[in-house]
Amino acid sequence: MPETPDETAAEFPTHFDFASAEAGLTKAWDDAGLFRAVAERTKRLGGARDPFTILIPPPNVTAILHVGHGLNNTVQDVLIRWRRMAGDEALWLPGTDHAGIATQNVVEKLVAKEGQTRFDLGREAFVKRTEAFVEETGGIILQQLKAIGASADWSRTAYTFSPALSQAVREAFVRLYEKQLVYRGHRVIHWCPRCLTSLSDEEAEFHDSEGALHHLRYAFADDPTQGITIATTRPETILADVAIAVHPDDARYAGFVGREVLIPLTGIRIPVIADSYVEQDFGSGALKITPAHDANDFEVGKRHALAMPVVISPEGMIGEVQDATGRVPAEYRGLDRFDARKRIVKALEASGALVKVERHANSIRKCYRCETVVEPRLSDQWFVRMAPLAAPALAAVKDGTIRLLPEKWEKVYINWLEGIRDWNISRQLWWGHRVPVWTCAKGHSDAYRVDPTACSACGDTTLEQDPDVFDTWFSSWLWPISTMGWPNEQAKDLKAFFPSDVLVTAPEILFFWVARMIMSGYEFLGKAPFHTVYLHGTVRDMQHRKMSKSLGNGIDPLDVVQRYGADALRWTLIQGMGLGVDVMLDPNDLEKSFAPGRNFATKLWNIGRFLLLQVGDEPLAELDPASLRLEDRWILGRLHAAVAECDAALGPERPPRARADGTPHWSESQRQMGMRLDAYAEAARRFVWNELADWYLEAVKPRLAQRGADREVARRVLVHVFDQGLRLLHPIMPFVTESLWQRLPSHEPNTFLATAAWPRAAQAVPDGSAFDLVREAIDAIRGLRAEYGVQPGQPITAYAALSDRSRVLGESSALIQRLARCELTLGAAPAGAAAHAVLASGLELTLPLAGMVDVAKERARLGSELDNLTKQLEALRGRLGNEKFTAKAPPAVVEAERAKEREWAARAAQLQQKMAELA
RNA sequence: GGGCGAAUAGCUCAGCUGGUUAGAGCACCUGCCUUACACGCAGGGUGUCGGGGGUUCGAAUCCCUCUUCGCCCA
Repeated sequence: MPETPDETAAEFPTHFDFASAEAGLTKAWDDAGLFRAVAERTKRLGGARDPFTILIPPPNVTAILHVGHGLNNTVQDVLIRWRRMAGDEALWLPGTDHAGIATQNVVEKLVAKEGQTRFDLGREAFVKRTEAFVEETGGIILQQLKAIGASADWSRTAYTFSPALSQAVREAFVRLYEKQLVYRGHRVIHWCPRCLTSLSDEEAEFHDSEGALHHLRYAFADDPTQGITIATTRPETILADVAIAVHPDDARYAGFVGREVLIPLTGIRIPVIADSYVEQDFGSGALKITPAHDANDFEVGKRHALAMPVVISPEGMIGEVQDATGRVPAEYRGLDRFDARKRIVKALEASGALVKVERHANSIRKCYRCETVVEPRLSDQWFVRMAPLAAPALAAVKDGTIRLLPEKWEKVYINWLEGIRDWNISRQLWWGHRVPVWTCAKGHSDAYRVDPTACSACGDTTLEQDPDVFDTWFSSWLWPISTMGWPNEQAKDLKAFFPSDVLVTAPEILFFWVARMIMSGYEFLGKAPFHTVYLHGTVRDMQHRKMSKSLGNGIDPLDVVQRYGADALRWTLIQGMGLGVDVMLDPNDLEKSFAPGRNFATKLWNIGRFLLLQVGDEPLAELDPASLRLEDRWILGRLHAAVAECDAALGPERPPRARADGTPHWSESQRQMGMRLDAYAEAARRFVWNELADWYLEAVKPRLAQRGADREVARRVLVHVFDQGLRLLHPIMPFVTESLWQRLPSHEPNTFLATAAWPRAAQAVPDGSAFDLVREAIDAIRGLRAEYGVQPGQPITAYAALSDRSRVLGESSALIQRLARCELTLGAAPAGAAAHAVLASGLELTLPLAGMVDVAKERARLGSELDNLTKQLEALRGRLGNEKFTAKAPPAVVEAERAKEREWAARAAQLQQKMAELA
């Protein structure tokens, strides 16, 4: 015991100073190198440990931390800390993504502030400028992640545009080129007129819009009094019309095919053609065909060998851009496409060609980076042939090599892969990996692993490199292999840590990134890059809106860390993380969202405070099972249950089954197991707070206040269960748990909770279930005190008839006295008005409450309890009396129902007797 | 237009392959500064398990249908 307890208490404040603990521990962990993974320690390289690897979804190099990152990375950190404690060689590999369009946009804006464009600077200078910008400000987000406790291996920090990872991108492209899995395609692609680049299908996102369907009449060239009416949502593109198409089976237009009509406004003659692509039910059943400005029209144009005039420039301006001479009246040239639409509709109306305008709900595609409406544009791009890559990726999920959680995403994934489309990987940007294809003066093109000095086909030395760069995702799809050293297949990390284990990300990038990583894993190394994909929910505000800058409903995680501590932030996020469920937070009331986490940290702190002040730091005795008291056995049993619950909620951490060839594999039922972070958090919290603090701590207070052997047992058990509780909670709340753990009397110098062993469910659990009887009695007495408004200070007495069970209560009478403020007497209660409790175990307590108990009220109370029970009992007897039930239900179920009937009947009899006594 | 999913306590959700007196956390209400903690302690839950139909001895759970909402893809 401390000699001067008051002073010690003063040094141990009642609240956890999270700010200084966070700073101190971040440095201490870092100095100790706890988070650096060592390849040689893994079983794959002859060591003793299973590797456990998580690859960070690399945030944009220009990003700053928002709460979505906070959630994503907290999940990863919880998992990696859990596995690290469990003895795996845990690697959480961090890094950033060069984010082609996004970063280029940021730097373009900077340049614009100086009154310049990137074209003024020129490509080389612009790229240099961007490099410098990234050098200076890039990766801030990784520093910010440290502030929320991220235990990544910073020594392995990767960057998609580093020389090593760029080499991987180049190698990947050249290999695909050699296998003819990439090709140059001429077709209509998505084009962003603001970013001035093409986009993949995934980058052109659908947005619902309230559009208009314009019905336009095209007059026949040979008989202007007759015409055909078509419907279009893009009237401005009539300038590039080359045909009107109808369905070949459409009787309405059977005689029209082969005739010519005049485009309104310009009078250009175009044919009426038949194509089964046309939907007869849509609009008028006739469609204008503009091959250069619509992907579907392009296909029609190819089938019918139509011209493909382009009337919209890369910047989205109307003009005679290509093969369109004489098609665009001067008054529309140079107009923005949306202005042109208005002008052209007006002119159509004036000319009488506009038949009608209908409101029309449709979806339009917008650039996912800048939300500019995407313009379909005819151009040449590099495409990846996806079908051969998709096949193994599809099989991997179908056969259980990879599982997606929540499971519903597996269906979405399969649906997407079964309808896979080729991937446009060229971007007309400057910031990114440049396409390693050169063309010589004689027109020979080839892909080169190293920059060529002469053409591979003819030796010509005047070579020109493709100006385009790759889609950023064409580098991030290699992330699981490039960060490990690929294309060097002998790289140590690749051998030790690939394949990785769990990928934690948001469903939004399931196709962008996850599916493609799986493809690249199979294509380049023949393996799945991970076995589990955990897709978490989105952080939303109270109106269920996504948090965003434009709505101003965001929460700054660093602000939360400052106000409530990193542990509080993490606790809130994890505790709310149901599998695949969105996390609702109130940006206008941080207190409501984050105070519970801070409060829990404070609670932990105070348990530790009590423990340290009461237990002291004298050496602890060995735990002798024979000397354990009832509450000791009980809390050890609860600990066992909590550990088992946490393990069940989190695991299994890797597929427990392997096929004959040794490849890991999830069975049907295992696919859905584990990763219940909220359930894990709750199980750990309940143990420490509701069981350890609320009951065990209270039970051992008197023992700690005395000297002797019993005190030593209590000390030992208390330290043990709190130590174990801290371990269970450490992955979620690393700072407060580490701070406390290092102060435990059992702490050995220079050891860290961060690398302490994860608790194991005990082999043999001592039976402490009788303690539940004590708890039940205390609960019942507290309930009656509240029911009858007995003042907290007023002492009362409870009587229990002598029996084996009541003797158990007798042994704990001191605890009942303290917690229920009630004397316990074993024996008959004196006659007179009293309150009654019939415990589920059948034990009866009688509390004579002179002057406080109203006999009528007590009768009514017991009566309603009896009514309720009687109703349940009747239903139960009805079931048992039904021969079909007893004959068909499993015997175990029938027996359980019979046991229930006996129990309830006995209880009902007790209640009836009590009421009779009160009569 | 195609595919997938959800609807359970005021809110967010558990409740898996049918069998508990339908649960948890938060919020809310009441009483307590009971010397670890008021960021705390104690007490407080009558929910047509979205509507309708069906299967079954038995349905929140399985099937059909309707309504509402969400996600993915075109």
